[in-house]
Amino acid sequence: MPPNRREDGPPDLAGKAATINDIARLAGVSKKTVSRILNRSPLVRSDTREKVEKLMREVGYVPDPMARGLAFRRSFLIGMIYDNPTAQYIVDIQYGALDALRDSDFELVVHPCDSRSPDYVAGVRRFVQQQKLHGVILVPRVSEDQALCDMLDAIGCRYARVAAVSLEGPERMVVTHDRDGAAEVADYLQRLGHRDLAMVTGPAAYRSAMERTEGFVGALRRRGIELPASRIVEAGYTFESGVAAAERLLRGRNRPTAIFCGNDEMAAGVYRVALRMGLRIPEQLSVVGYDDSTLASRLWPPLTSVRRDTRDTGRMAAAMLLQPESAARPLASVRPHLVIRDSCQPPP
Amino acid sequence: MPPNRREDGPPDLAGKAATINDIARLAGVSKKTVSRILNRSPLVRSDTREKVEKLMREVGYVPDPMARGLAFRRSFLIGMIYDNPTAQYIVDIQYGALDALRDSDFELVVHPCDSRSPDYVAGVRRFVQQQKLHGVILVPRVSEDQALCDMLDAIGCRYARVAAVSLEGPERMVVTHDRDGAAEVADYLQRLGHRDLAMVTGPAAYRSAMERTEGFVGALRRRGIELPASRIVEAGYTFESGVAAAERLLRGRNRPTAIFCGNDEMAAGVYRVALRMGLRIPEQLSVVGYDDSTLASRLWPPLTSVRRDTRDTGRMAAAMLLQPESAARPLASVRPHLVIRDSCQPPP
DNA sequence: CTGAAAGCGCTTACAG
DNA sequence: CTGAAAGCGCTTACAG
Repeated sequence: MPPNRREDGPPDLAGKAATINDIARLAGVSKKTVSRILNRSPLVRSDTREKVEKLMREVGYVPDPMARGLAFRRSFLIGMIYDNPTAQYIVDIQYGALDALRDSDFELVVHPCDSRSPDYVAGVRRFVQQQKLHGVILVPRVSEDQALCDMLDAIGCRYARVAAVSLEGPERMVVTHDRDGAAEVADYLQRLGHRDLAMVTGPAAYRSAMERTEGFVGALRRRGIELPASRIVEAGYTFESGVAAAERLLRGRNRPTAIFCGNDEMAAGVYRVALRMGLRIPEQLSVVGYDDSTLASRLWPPLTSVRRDTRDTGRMAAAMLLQPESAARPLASVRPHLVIRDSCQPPP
Repeated sequence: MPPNRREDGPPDLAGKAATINDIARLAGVSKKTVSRILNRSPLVRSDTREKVEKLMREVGYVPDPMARGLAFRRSFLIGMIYDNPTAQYIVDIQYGALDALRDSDFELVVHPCDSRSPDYVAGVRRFVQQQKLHGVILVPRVSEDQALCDMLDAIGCRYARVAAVSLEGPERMVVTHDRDGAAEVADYLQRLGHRDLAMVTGPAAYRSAMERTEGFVGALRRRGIELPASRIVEAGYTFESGVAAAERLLRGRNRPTAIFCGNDEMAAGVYRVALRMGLRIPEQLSVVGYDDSTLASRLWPPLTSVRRDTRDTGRMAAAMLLQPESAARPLASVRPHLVIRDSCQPPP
């Protein structure tokens, strides 16, 4: 018999939440043993472990994250650092990260920032150090900033980088292979018979934009189609910049028969210009986007686009931070794939 | 002279972050005095306060939130509880909340949930109690759930409810006045000359849907227009449900000349059906949405819609939780307003 | 207006 | 495999 008077039902703790001391006392072990069980130490006899775990369940005991954090000198918080205007993308990464964090002791703290601001790295440092974060998820475009990662390394903060292409060792990367998604678009348009193509790219400073451009151009070249520089127009991943790029590409008589856009917002801009010019999609112009956002299926005709499994991406990034730091593993990859709708057909 | 050897420059603490003990020692006061300054106690002489604050700035001292939280028995975390599929809305509330939290000691922890699940209230309780949250922001539709609020009250958790209409005392509400936004739409359409109107509403279980419907119907009535029940079609705030509702309203020869939709997604559904039927917007059919999402300006013609200042809403909700519990204040209100684009004109 | 003691609920470092 | 002591960095309760 443990040295406590247990009646029927779970022990009453006068309405207050149980602490490690209550569990230790009720189980008749030291608090250090309870602590070992909490931290999954193998140095506990299995019958002791089972007895204590049963009691914890009955009492509904959950360790206090602040007390644990204070003793560990590290919190049970995962930070998500981002500078991305696309709401759906952000929310999907959050959902994915929370999928991975569910049933763990960790919670997600969000930290949007402005990577164009000169002191944003310092802002992230303050955030990480004040909260003693367990780790951070870095989303494009901040994930591409080596200075940010160097700072995190310097202060000993773990991170998981989501990026279009691998930027460092696999233990810290979730790679979305944007190059492959773009190549799939090139293959699809080529198979439809298009030879006279164009691309509206995102800002050259974004890895995603570069990867999508190079993936598209490279795959076309492999199929014998050379995309002239005049057919590659850089825009800003926004609707308005897509409009401006489309105006450049579609004026004059020498028009492309298909345009691949680095994201759906810019594709919506191309739609707008085509509509204004009386160019019918897909009869006179094929258009492909990237993201497969909800916008893609709201446009008319529904836009063919490259889908990214963003929620999976977030899940992998968070899962990576929960693993022991030493754990070796293969590169975390999320593969894009083309979702074919009604915005493309063979050239006129 | 304080009892410590200060050389030039900030005192060196061997690379480790300063603690309250360091500050107390360097300033020559007790840690309790430092603590009083941290907690803005008036019981500190102003010269003492200034000396200590200067030192804290020099050393870059920031109190440890976990240590404070452990002693306070309450964390420095604000939870955001939501069950809302609209990514832009969620992200905007988050930005707003973070605006209010900036330069405070608080951080934002996100907690999406599924309010249709029978144990979601229990899930929120676990979240709140484990993390000892300082307070939570409740976003529609969970903000409308009285059972949730009762639970939070029972466990002594502060909350701020965002809702279309006031549901309780002003100290816990941010009201978005959806009724007024819908009434503005009714006035606008009436002024354009429409008499034969229809509405696609959100689910009747949503307060926002009810308020928008009643606001629209009531304002029309005040202007002498009675909306028959057959002209009010309930849908699910989704694109697909908007399509189905539009099909019901637009088939047959007896069509309305204008449709007000409870959100932009459903308005996009109406656009789709109108396009399919060869009905031109706005020449043959006027359409108005609600939300003023980015979708509204991507559609063709650009959609007239009711804008909500969602970021302000989030800011107000978070600010409310930072105030002393006793602070009396007026009802926090966010006013909607109509953004006129190109989707309406006088009836044919 | 200021301070010394005890405590918040955990873990580390050490000993057995 | 288990435990007693000290400590993480703060605050509360009490005293002056």
